[in-house]
Amino acid sequence: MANIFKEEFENLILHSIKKQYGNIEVPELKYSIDIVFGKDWDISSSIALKLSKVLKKSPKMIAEEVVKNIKSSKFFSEITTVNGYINAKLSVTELSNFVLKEVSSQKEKYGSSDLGKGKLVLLEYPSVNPNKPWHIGHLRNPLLGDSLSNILNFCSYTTNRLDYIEDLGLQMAEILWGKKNLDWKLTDKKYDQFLGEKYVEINNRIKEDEEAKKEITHILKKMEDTSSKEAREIREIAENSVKAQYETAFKYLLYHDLLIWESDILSEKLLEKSLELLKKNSLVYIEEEGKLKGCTVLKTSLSSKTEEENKKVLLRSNGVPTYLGKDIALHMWKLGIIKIHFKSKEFISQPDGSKVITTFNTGKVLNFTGADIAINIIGSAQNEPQTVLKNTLEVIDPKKAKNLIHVSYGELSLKEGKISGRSGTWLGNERNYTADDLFKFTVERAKEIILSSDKLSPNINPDEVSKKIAISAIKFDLLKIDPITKITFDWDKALDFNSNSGPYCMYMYARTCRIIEKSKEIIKSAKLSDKDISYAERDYGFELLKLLSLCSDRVEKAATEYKPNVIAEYLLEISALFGKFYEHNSVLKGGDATNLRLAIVSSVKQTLYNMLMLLGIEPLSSM
RNA sequence: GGACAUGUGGCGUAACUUGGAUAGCGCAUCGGCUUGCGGAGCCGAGGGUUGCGGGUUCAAAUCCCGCCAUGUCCGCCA
Repeated sequence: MANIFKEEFENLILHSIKKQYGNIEVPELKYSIDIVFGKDWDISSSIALKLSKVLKKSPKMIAEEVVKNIKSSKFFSEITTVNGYINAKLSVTELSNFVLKEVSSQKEKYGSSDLGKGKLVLLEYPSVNPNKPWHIGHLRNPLLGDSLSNILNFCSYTTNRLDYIEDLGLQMAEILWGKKNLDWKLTDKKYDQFLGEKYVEINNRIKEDEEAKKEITHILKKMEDTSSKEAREIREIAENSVKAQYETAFKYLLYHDLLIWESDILSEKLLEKSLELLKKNSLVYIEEEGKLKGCTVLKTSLSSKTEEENKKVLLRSNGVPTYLGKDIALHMWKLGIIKIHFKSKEFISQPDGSKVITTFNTGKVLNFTGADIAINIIGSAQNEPQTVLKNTLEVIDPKKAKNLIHVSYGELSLKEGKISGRSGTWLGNERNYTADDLFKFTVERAKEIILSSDKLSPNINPDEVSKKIAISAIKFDLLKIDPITKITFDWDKALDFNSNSGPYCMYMYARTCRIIEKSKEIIKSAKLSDKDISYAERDYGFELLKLLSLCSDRVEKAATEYKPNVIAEYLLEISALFGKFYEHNSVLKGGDATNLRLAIVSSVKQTLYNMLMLLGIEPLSSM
């Protein structure tokens, strides 16, 4: 739902332009209009500047003519022109009345949109190999995925959160080799941590061991037969590993709906069907000579590539499928190009009460025939493979391929370089660069701050509160930045809850809660009257309401651009303005304006709550 | 070598899709505000040729071209 004041302003201007200049095209009108802050006016359009060329007149003259012909409206006053801009003041009472009533009637739906009504979105994240704990670099992925799922959901999309588990790849074959050739006694470490450390050890061992590498290739081949002993063994390891990884996810309030296993893609013959379809479209063939002799090869057509580079192996010469081969198959299923009915069972119960379903070789048929949109949250390192995937699907079903979206994000690194699971740079001395340790140390830091506060409320539980503060700090930090921007992780920065932070927004939310709570003794009437509204002035309260009126605009922007940082920015704007508001306007001792100001606080509270939830942050009423 | 992405005060970032008024915010630095609804706060100061060069335009951080720098990818890895 767009901002009605902007819409109304647009209509008035359009009407005036048509009246003055006849039926000319005004294509950019919508984008020329902005609600502005800290100026003598509230809303502005630069359309006269844009029309200058078309009409061959000076912007100033156009603006004046448009203003002269503009119809009066109860929403606006003092419609004027400055330097070719058309500016107006918003009616303080109309806007206040409208926004306050909208928020109080829509409550936790305030800011939502019907953009995606009736559409099913499949979001895949984070698809971390099940042989290591999530490290800090991995964490950015599910935070983006979870937040985008929330945002799309808020825009009326039905969302399904999918995790793809690669239990048949090289990395798992290496784990199995390690289990047979290394000392493999389980410790009291978390299982994914144990595997991750072993994986580093394995890599050091096999680096120059040709014999071991051969054995691993052999294991890999055996695993492809999903009924083999090896496949069953590795599936069990992987299931336990995923369960351990999900313990981490749950700390961060990250949940999923469905797990798709690589092994099930093979056993359900999805890969075969996909190869058939590719063959039918002349996209694959068996290479008969050269270094790829015996491989089933996909012909791609990236113009920047040589003919050789445009060959992608889908089946190795020994018949074992590559990652890309399986990935193409998976995406044909996701988009309903191939309909396969996986069997499924319950995998795990999540702390929010929901259950994760997993594909399996036996069980209930999974009723799924394709999503309207498939979103992959994948690091920018995989931009090219994702392009290959999309281009390939485009040949087969252009319409559906269009709905495959790669949300590409900049990988997180350390000051000293990349985080690598294989070489073990995620292991530190005192602290590992894992999502578990990040959580642990951030919680500690939060608790330290809570306990050192002399305003500590006796009612709060420092353990519970510090966890939620930590979540807000970590999530906000990683989500406030445009996904495409690379991040260099730094412990000092991570543990510094500065002003542009989750805790800052949480603090402002807590303040709104406290004011509302205290108001219960003095509140005059629960219902806001016209008289109450009449005390509205052009002050910080009004600026706040202007800002709140933009809520669904911002949400839709975040949804259509797949950018949760739009929401984080918005939260900071509201928080900062609210900080000024309560510093400059007493709410509880606001005289005649008390009821109005309380209503403003209440609206801010609701909006902060709704936006924090979109980032996967649960607000606290005191902290 | 080719392709893609990125480059904004000392540091981190917003605005780039849709060109528009004084490039917004935080950290750090310096100064001020608490008998007051919670100081994780508020007020103020200094700090910018938006990587460089050209072009388009009444107007460029934004669009186009060239260059430079950084990162990533280009494997019978995933």
